[in-house]
Amino acid sequence: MADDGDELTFCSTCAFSQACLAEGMDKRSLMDLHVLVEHVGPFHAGEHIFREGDPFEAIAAVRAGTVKTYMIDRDGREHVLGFHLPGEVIGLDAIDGETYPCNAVALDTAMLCRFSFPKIAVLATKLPGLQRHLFRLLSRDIGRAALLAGDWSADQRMAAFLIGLSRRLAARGFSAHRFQLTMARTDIANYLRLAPETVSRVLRRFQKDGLLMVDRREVELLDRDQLAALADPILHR
Amino acid sequence: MADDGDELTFCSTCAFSQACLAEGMDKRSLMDLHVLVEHVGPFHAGEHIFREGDPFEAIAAVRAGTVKTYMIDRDGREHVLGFHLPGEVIGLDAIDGETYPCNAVALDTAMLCRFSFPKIAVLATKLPGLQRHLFRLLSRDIGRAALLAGDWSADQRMAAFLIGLSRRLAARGFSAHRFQLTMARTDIANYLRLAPETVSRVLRRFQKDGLLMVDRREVELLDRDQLAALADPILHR
DNA sequence: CGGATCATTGAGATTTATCAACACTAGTGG
DNA sequence: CCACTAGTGTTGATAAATCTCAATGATCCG
Repeated sequence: MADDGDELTFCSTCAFSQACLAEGMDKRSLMDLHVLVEHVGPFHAGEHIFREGDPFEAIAAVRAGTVKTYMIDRDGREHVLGFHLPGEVIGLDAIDGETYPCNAVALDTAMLCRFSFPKIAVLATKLPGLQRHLFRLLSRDIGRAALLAGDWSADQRMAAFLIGLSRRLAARGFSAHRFQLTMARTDIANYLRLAPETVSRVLRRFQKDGLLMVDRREVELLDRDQLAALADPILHR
Repeated sequence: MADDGDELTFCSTCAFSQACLAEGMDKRSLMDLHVLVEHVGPFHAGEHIFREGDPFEAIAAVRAGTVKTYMIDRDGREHVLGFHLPGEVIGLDAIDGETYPCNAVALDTAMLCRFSFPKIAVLATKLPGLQRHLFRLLSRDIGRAALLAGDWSADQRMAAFLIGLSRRLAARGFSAHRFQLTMARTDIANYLRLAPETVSRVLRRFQKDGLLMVDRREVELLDRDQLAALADPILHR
């Protein structure tokens, strides 16, 4: 880790802390928070951060890289719950239970901050800003999960996926119109509840229609407006 | 309200309080909780508890009746987010935001307990049991929303819907194998992301195959095992 | 009774999945 | 440097599930 020396004072790469600051926490409180942070990683592509059934003790904020969360159903099919970019938090769905309900795997080289949940919960009773932030994070995920649940067309889903990704990347300072897909087509398919072939075909058609350029895993959004219009009913809030 | 005199001491009909007790709260704390509870209702079928865009200030526990939460998308289609039975809490998806992101409407005569969210959050800093309960409620909804999102067949969805309803009713002391559907077919369809016609056909076929009897809105589950087997990959946890 | 709402049924259209084959890429080792 | 291979992605043909549209039927409530 490059910034070992700083990790107990201020972790500039950890968006979790920054968000807490925004919720009204002072720097003194932030240091309380950082005492219970554990920097973990790097995890290399394919390495698991946790697996379904592992005892739950911590949530984690992605600091770098991409993390995929997924479940395997009784029929052996993979269901991707989400792709998590730097600044986003995983493990929230495990709070209600003894174990993680899903798996989390790194798609590229990923670094995380682990927060012991029992400890952060105790701290949250002392720091209203932290509690509020946690409530918000949880609440946001409810809404996010509900959105994907709608019966949208393949085109709408794909557009929403790309626009959503673009916005989240932009919020982290990356380019909003040109980026790498860190996940395989199959992962996108399992996330959007489509067949991989359908993902392929939709991307191809989007390219033919001038909405984007796609080369292997490199994507460039050309007609953001039209994509956003497609995605609109899904992302609408 | 029948139990006006008791509502500041103990609200036996409010499962929210009971769950908090189970999380380790003592009776003294429970009274703190009840000071900020507001019993609202009855709402009659079709009356709204809140609407999308209303300023968010409170979550609410259903005490009696059924509440449907839903959104209308840009194309004017209704998306049902959930049906909420006594003991279940609505409004959690509004915590991250200034306003409710969805509508909540009574399907039959419904009574609720409103909890001012700012107040309950403050109280939660003093009562760890309450904070834990809230975290769990939120976390549970994330998992629940993710489940419905899968690409399941119409049969699986319908079976999961019925078995899920049956279990929740049973948990509240109602019959697990014979109950009333308080929602219209269209509501079920919008919840399961199916066409109303498909709902009708699946129910009819289930009846033909001896899985259940359905008459108008009255349902009797005859072969719970087979329905549960169908629903299994969806409900699997 | 009459109208409105809700539910059912059938026929055909549409979307997406499935199956099978092929292409491309990157990495490996001869 | 060139096969070779494994993994990944693409493409086409066909099939299956579900939707849509249209019509009919049932129930409730004034």
